[in-house]
Amino acid sequence: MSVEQGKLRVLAGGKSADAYDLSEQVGFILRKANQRHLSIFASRISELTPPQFAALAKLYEVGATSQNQLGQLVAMDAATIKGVIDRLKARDLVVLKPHGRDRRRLVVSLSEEGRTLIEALLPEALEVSEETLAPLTPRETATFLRLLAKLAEG
Amino acid sequence: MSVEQGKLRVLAGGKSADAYDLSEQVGFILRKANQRHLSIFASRISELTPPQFAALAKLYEVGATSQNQLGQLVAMDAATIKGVIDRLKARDLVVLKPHGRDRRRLVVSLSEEGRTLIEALLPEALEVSEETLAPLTPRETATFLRLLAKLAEG
DNA sequence: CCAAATTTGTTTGTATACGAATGATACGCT
DNA sequence: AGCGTATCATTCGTATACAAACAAATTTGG
Repeated sequence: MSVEQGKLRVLAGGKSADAYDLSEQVGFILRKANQRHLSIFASRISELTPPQFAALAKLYEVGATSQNQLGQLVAMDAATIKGVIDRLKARDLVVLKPHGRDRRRLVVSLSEEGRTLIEALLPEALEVSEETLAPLTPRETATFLRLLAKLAEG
Repeated sequence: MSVEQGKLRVLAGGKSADAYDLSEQVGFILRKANQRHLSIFASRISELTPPQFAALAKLYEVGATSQNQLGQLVAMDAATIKGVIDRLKARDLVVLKPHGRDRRRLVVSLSEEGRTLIEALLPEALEVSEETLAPLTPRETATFLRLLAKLAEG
């Protein structure tokens, strides 16, 4: 109770030293930006979640691949991509086949329904990106995407 | 099978028109940037998850508040903040008390252990932010944080 | 003052995420 | 050939996230 609360001390007449303000930390703002994007996505595309959309879009782009490889392409680990594929499979949006030469692998590809759906949704997805970036000017958008990619790559 | 695969068509001699490249979409890169940050966080702070840290840090900042209000401060909905608080409570890092005048409310505050822990972790958390932003120059960092905040706010 | 609307917290159900462990299979290298 | 290692998929456990439905308590509007 007697302990001083709130931000860490601020230097006598200078700038704040090691004050920790949660709402200024990259991680926190990144999470909020992500939340806003997910909300926009959900409001425009109700048929799929973003991870499900990513998996279908990638399949559309590269054709058939193994489950794990698809996971790598969409940045999901083995356990996560499995759940996503399972749910897409349950809706017959993807087809699973055993791999010919490698009996460990499961080859995933789009079903006709999956292809039709993703083709219909691609234009919507572009609008999701646009709406997400709407608070920025075109110039800012270019800068932002460049820096964000740099950050994501490490 | 006979359907053309891959990216959408590209205009005759010009720039790509409405080609959809998943790896260039804001949402996808945001998610990857977030993944990298979470990984850095986990490697430096093993005692708490980012949401748990956020809740404790905010409690440290603002003192006692109701559960839902804390949720708003750290951008988590009622169901999510409840789970986070439950787990912090199970480890005796926070204390829950009934609110005096409003019998619906639950007042959350730091326990002594919670305060000690968060005070010890705050410097580490600053380093997490630094490491996350390490791929950018100081100038780029300033720009990035400004634009990211703009995006997160909407 | 009282009925309606709102707020607070809880619960349930679904969907990511990821570490860790496991079984089956494939591969590298001697 | 054979053995150790690596890969692929699966499973388990834990922890966010959020929509939706609810009960209890409070606030508001007439």
